[in-house]
Parts: sequence; structure tokens; C-alpha cells
Amino acid sequence: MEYNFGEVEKKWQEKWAADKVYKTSIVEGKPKYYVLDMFPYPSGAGLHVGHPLGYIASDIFSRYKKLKGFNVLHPMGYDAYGLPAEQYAIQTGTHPAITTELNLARYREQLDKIGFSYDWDREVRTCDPAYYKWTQWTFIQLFNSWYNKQLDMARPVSELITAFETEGNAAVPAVCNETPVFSASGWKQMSEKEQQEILMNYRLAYLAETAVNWCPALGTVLANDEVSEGYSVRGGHPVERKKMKQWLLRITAYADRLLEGLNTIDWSESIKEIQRNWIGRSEGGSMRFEVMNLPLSRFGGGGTSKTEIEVFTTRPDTIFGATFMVLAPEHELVSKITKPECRKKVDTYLSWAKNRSERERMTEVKKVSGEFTGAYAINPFTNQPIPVWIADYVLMGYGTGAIMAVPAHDSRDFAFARHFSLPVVQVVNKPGHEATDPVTWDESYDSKEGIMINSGFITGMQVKEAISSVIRESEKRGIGTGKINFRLRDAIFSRQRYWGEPFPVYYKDGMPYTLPEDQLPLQLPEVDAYLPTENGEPPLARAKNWKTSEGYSLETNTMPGFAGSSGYYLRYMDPRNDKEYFSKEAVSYWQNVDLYLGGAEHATGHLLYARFWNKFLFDLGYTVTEEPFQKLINQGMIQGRSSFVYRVNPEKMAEYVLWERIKDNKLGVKFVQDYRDGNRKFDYFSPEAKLIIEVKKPKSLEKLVEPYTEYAESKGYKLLMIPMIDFIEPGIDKVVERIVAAIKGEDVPVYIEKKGLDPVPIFISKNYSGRENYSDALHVDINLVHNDMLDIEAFKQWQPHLNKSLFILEDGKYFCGSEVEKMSKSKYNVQNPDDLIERYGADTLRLYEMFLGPLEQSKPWDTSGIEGVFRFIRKFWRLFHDHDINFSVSGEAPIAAELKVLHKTIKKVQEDNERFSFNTAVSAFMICVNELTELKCNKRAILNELVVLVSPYAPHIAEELWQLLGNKGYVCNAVFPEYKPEFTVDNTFAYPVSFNGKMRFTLELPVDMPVLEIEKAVLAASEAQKWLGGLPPKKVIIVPRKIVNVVV
RNA sequence: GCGGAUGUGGCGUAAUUGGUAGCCGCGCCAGACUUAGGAUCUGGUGUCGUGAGACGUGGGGGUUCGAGUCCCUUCAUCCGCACCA
Repeated sequence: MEYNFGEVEKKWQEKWAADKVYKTSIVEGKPKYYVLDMFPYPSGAGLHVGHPLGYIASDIFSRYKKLKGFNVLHPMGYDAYGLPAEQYAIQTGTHPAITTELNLARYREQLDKIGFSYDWDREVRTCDPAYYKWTQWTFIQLFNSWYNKQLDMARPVSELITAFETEGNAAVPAVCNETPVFSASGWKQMSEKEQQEILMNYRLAYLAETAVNWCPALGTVLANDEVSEGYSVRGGHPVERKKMKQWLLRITAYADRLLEGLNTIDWSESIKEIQRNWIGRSEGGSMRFEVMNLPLSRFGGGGTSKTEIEVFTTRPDTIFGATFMVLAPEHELVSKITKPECRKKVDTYLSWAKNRSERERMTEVKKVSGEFTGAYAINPFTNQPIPVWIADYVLMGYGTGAIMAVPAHDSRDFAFARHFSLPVVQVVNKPGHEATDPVTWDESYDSKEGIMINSGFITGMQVKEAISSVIRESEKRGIGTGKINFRLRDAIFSRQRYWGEPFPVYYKDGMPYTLPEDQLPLQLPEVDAYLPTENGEPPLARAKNWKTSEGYSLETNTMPGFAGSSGYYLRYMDPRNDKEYFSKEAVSYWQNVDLYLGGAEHATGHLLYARFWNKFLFDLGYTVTEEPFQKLINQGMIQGRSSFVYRVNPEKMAEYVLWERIKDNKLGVKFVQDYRDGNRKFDYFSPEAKLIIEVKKPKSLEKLVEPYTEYAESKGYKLLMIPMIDFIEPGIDKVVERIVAAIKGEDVPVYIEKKGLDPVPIFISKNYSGRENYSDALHVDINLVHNDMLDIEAFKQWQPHLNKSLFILEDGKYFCGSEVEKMSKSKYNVQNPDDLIERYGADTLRLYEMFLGPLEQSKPWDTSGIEGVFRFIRKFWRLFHDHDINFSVSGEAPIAAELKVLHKTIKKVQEDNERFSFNTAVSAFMICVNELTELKCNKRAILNELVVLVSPYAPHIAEELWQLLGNKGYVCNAVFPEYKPEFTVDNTFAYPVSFNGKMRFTLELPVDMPVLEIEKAVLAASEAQKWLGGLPPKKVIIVPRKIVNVVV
């Protein structure tokens, strides 16, 4: 029987499910291996072929590890909260849970058809109360923790309270928001509310008024990683800065550990680099500059209030070159220090800067703008007064929102100084160069290489030495310290949306408190609409009785998407536990994820939050490893390959084709195109033949016959009016014949009346020369195209208006064009896996997706190669069957050649699996099957092993053959065959013999032949004489079992 | 502008340690079979050249007996970041 993939695949999928073949449990003593796919969000569109690429790879690796004796954890579940379902709910009123449920079912159905080895008993969904109970629980732990810098870990807030009660906050080594210093007695005198407000500055989950990314279109705030270039990543809506009170996670406390941890994990360099950039650690110093002569009257009375501007700089060494200062427009000191005479201009600048969108600000980076405040500060090292400016190239969100400007050694400061004619002083000298007058410079010298000049006590030092000297001196004088600054911001954790986890938080006296853990989960309430209330409160404010049993009102924000996905890999270890997040036993056995597979788009979002989440739980003693994902592989994107048909513009085509026939004196007379005479314009005109030719639709021509004839007669010209339809019927040749006749002076009718045809679309095959001059490319559904050939009948049925289409073919075929683009519905290039499985089966799809190329590389999806893989599957099947396709294997002992093929393949496939080179492994299978077919090998001893080898890639056919071979149990529980080198060794080696590095011939010699004898044998070979040309060789290089190179 | 990655036949790719460039597959060409099909099988297929042979891994240069692989330089494409002090 010819291989019936449909039947076989269905059969085994059902058996696997019925027997729970992929159910996993802890087996003490057996080595574990945890393979995880990135949490999918099941959208309404279902899977396209790009999604399963990673799943297939991880499934192959899971199955392989299982064959190698590992206890493999390979779960799957869904990130089920998300904006699309909620947007749909807003539009239609359908509860997002319903939409989500539908999408999940469809997703699951598609996944099942591909034959994955997931343990579905471990499935989790973020929107399931049994799951989000633990998301809420983690939030409570964050709320009740603070970060101890000294111990470098999170500690309970209760410890903090004890410290405040005994010694106040001055000596507490915490990462916290700015908090006034208080003593133990000060703490005790505070009201509960005041104490809670203080504690809020320390908590790892805290409520604060901050500038947030507000997206009006989505009606919610977004985290930094959810915004790109001023637009929301999801949906592409504009985002603006807005001050709001929001929950935040103090991820910045972990900045250093998040950075350090990158050195311990096996991730691609590019993702690590993206994370490093995102964390943005920079080392430098913080320095305070005193502002001179403040207008004291503004503070009511002649106090001695000292105002200082604090700056952060990575180049404290250049302080002697700091000739002015710049504050961000939003800086709190701006209004305080601005002199009355400058106030008007400053205010104008402030309102201009404020009204500028984020977008404008980003695109106009190169435009220099700013305003002088009138104030001066003292450079603490030069003791010179330097002007204080405001400018929006200084960002409030980074450092202190103020800088000391060193125009000689910072390109932005340089541009600013030039624009406003501020002084530039050189303080670093380029090694090996003389100092020059900065007036002559075209750009600043930003390098960290050089010797200090004009710099007081650091003059003559190297930059590096100068940096530490200045920091030391600043610390001594109490005007600054060494400081490390991060670009990373705390993560905004509130969303003004319905479809997300409710916060386990209620408000008492305006202060937030967390619910007791035994009241979790706090379930998402029902609402009458998924929109904000009239007063702009989030949708949860619509819920009836959204209060605790004591009557305190509950938080109306919900958590963001990354809340549920940050710790899901932990929950898979023990997914049905209702007492704990996960048991101690489970986490100490499964530890962390060994192999994590997913797209690179989560580089700064999920992958950073999950690492933070895990580290926090590690500090609390729940997780057992610092890093959640040991090895990360980012599968490349699958792009779409669009197909095009070319719709002819008949008028343009007729003109183009005709011109090709009459231009360059081809008919013996010269023609010009687009001839003009006054207001009249004609398509072609030959002054020699006094002939005008006009090509148009019959309808247009009819109207023109009269005026044109009149005109032609008045000028003594001949006139030909050719309806476009003539080019198709009777055809271009007949048209040319008429023109030739007219040139010869024969009597040719001006216009032969013709009925215009109904306008039908005309499509021309791709390779007609000149086609691009008269046709437009239109996307055509890729399912109507095979190997770039259009299925014309199917195309006509595709859309009603194409029904009567005409085609201009090449060799009776219509060839389509193609282009690589994003896979999208509107481009008709979406390939859905179900169609391919229907036609070729899941095994072929799995093999083909792997065969496409290296896993991490992006590539266009092109089905033209799938036939080859399909052929391989059938050829593989035929190895086990005789001519009449009856199952037939022999029990005979295999011969050496067969064993060699098998073991060569075992070795290759094992190595390829280990290095995730699945494309080359598929090649190896093809080679193996080709060679065994050649050898007519149907021996059980060989084929049994081969089936195991193939099973991770093509599990269904492998399972069927495994059973036909008479084995007990499932092939997925078999043992990976052992490679035996003795079967692959040869006793001869075909040496490639090169002359001057160019391969000329091969020479078969015994493997163990000594070098000297090889040389003799090579030089004695008859082919060698030709290349030696009678001369003795200069040198002979022999690498045993590799190569011979003769230098002449 | 900065950072990262990638450039090999008509196409997807292979070459794991510096050692026969182009494996495997698609496509194409020729042939066989045939109930004409988008089936199967066989052979061929980097470029130029009738040929011996020459050339050939984006371009240029270098190291080496030998370079797709190492070094320098340059170009192109893709991705990420971008006033980050």
C-alpha cells in the first residue's frame, strides 16, 4: 500500500493522546531536560507557517533528548490576556473570555495536527484564576519587599520597619525613591498614613506619580518596551508623555544583576547586547555646581538658601573644560533660577518644548535649540562662573536631568556651543598631537584616549587616571561622588484595561494595602462595557460592588501582559498545585529551562521581566537558579513570498507594442511619439509619410473621427485610427500591414468601425520584454500558483470579476513574478499549515520547515521545495516495502556497506541535533535513504535503527514503521542508536592531490601509509608527471588522511 | 551616528579544526514509462571555452604550501538602539 499519511498521522495522534505518551513526571535520579517554547498569544488569525518553526525545532530536540535518556519537560500553554480580544470586545460587546476561548481551541487544533510531544496535562492559561492567583501572589511578595544593596537581594519590608523603628532610615542600604531622612523617633511619631507613604518609596512594587507613556487610542499607559519611536508596538497608535499615579516594579534595583547574569547564560550575542543597551549602565560621577546670586527676594526675605545643580557625567576628567551647564526644560530648578530679564524668553521656549511631540523631538535630533536662564553656576574646579542654559537635548529621564557641558569633548555640547557662541576649552589632548585652538575645530574630540591639559591638578594625567582623581577630590571636598547610572527605568505595571489580572489591592485612607493571601485569587469581575467610565476611570470601576468585604474599594487598574508571562515557566513545573506557586520538590528537580525557543522580538520585554521575576523569587528562596533560561535560541522569521500577476493596461500596451514595431525607421520611415501641433496631440506621426496614427478604445475614437479627419485634411495628412481591440483581434501584424499600406500611399480606411468588447482584465505572463511598461503587478493568492506557474482556471474562479480574464501566455503557460515581503493577509501570501498538512502530511511539513535552512536565520517561505521532502518520505517508506508495496523487510545480517551508511548517518545526525543544525540532519536522512535504496537494503537490523533516528523529525511515519517492524511500545520511548566508529572506518583514503594548492587528481592509498611512502606514491603517479613538467618538486606537504599538496 | 548579523550556482542551502567549493533539495535540460499527470524512474546541470584548460564564495589587498573559513580595507542588505551626558 502506498503511504497514506493522512490515516497514519491521525491514528498515531489519537493513540499518543489516549495513552498519554507524553505525560511527564518527576523521576528522581533520572537527568532532567526542560525545553520550552515562548508563550504564544493565540490571535484570531490562527497559526501561519512561521509560528510552528520554533515549535517543530523544540519538539525535535525534546524527542531527541528523550531518546538519549533524559526526562524531558516539554509543556505548552497560552498567554491568554491581551489587547486584541479586548479591542474586539469593545467593538462587539463579546466578552474577551469567549473570543479567547475560541482562539485557543483553534490554536490547539492546529498544534495537534503537527504531532507535537507536549504534555498537555500541564497546560496553563494566564486568564485562569487558578493560574493568576500566583501572579497576584507574586505581586504581594513584591509589595512586601525592598532591595538591600548591601546584601544585594530583596528582603521583607518587615525588616525595614524594624530598622526604621530602631535607627531611622539614614543608614538603611536600600534602593529607593528620594526620601527625607528621619530618625527612629521621627518614624514613631508619624501617622500610619505617613509611614505607609514612606514605605512606598522602598517597596519593589510601588505606587508613584511618574511620567508615563499614555496611549489615548488604547486608553491605557504602556511600558517602555511596548513603545517604539513614539508609537505603540501593538496597533501603532501615537503615545504621549503624561504624569499619572501608577504601579511600578523596581526592576532598576536588579539592573546590575541583570547585566552580570548575561555573562552566565548561553544566549545569542545580539540579544545580550540589546539587553545590555537597554539596561544602559554607565560609570561616572555625580557632581554638584552651586548657582550664583539667586534673586533672594523670591524666597521672601534674605535667607542664605544655597541652590545646587546636580549633574551626572561619565567624564569627570573633563570638568576643567565645563564652560556652561544645561538643564532639561522640565527640570525643577528652571523656574527658580531664571532671571527676571530672561523669564519671557525662557517661558516661550518651555511652552514650545512642551508642545513638541515625542515624535518631533526624536526626528529633529540634529536641530539645536535652547535658551539662556540668565543664571550662572560656579565650576567647582575652575571657580569660574559659567552660564546655565535650558535645552531639550538634555532629557529629564536620564541622570539628573542636568549636565555640565564640555563642548570640546562632547559632540552635542560642541554643536550647542557653536550655535550659541559659547566658549570651548580643550582639556584632553589627542595622543601624539599638539593642542590646537578649538576655534579651528570642526568637531569635538570625544575619545577617552589622551593626556589632560589646562586642567589644574590633573594636568598631564591619562584620562582614566584623571577620572578617578577628580572623583576622589570631589568626595574629599564634599561636592560629588563616583556614581553608576542606568538607562533602565522601573517598569510601569498598571494598565487601564479590563482584560488582565486584577491587582490584589484595596485602598484605605487613600493608601493601598494588599489583600490577605487566603483571599486569592481576586477574580476579574463582570462589567457592563469594556470601556473607561465617564470620568475616565478604568473599566473595572464599572464593576458592581468592587470592594472588599470590609467595604474598602479595590484597585481598578489591571496588570500588563508581561505579568502573567514572567513566571509561567515555573508554574509548568507544578501546574495544578493550589497550595503553592510550585512545590519545592518540583523546582529542585526541574530547576530552570535548559532550552528556550522563540522570536527575538521579546529581547527587551518578556526576556528581561522574566529574568527579574526569577531573580526576585530566587532572593525569596523560591526558585533555585539565578537565571530562568539557560540557553536561548531565536528562530528566524519566516517571511512571505508573494506572487504577482501582471494586469495589462490595454492602451499603454497597444502603444508600446506598436512603437516597438515602427520606431527606428523599422518601416522605412521615421515616426515620432506624442506629436504635438498646438493643442492637438497624436500618438504617432511621420512627417515623411505625412501619416498620423492614433490608438484608443473604439468608443473614444468614434468621437474623434470627425474632428481628426477635418484636421488631417486641412494639413494634407493621412490618418489611421486604430481601436485597441485590433491588437488582439485581428492582431498586431494586421495593424502593421495597414500602416505599411498607408505609408505606400495605398487607400486605407481611416477607421473601421468596431464594437468595443466588454472590458475584461487581461493578464500577461511575466517574461514578456517591455511588460513593465504597460502592466501593473497585482498580488495573487499563492495557493493558485505552483512553481511560479499560475493555475489559470483556479485564478478565474478566485474572484468574480476575473471570470472572463484573458491571458497572454509564454509556451502556453502563465508565469508569475514573486517578491519577499512580510506574511500578511492583504498580500495573499499567508501559508497556513493546515493546507500543507492536508496535502503533504505533518511529517513532511516538519521536515520541510527544518530543511529550509538554519533555524536562526530569517527566510522567505517558499513551498516549491516541499515536493522534494515529500518524495523523501515516500522513498523512505518504500525502503520497507517491495515492488507491490507490501511491507517486506529481511532478517539477513547487514553487509559492511550498509552498516557504514547507517553509522555515518547516526554520527552526523547526532552531531547535528546537538548543535541544533536540523537542516543538515534532514539532508543526512536524504543521503542515507538514497544510499540504502541504491544498495537495495531492506534489512531489519539497519532499518530499525534508522526509524529511531528519524523519529524526532517525522514521528508519525516512524511510529507506524516501528510497529510494522514488530517492535513493542512507542518509538518515542526507544533508545537512540549508538554510533560505532568501527563500521565507518575505511582502509584506504582517496587523497586529493594538489599542485600549488589546486586540486588535480585523487589517489587512493592505504590509510596507514607512512608520509614518506605517500610522497613516493604521489610523485610516481602518472597524472603527476603532467603537472611536474619533468622538474623535481620544491616541497611536498602531506597531511595524513587529509590532503597532499605539491609545490612546483 | 553607534552596535549586531549576513553576503557562496537560476533558487533554498552545505562545507563542524585553514585542507577536494557547491553536499542535499528545488528549478531547468535530456531520456524512459505512460490511461498525458502538478505521477514515477534514469542521466545531466557553477561560469567561460569545441578542447586541453581557465576562472569562481560581494569588491580590493594581505598571511599561508593551501583561505568561503584568519587579518586589513571597502561595498551592499537586514536587524536593534539612538540627543543616554
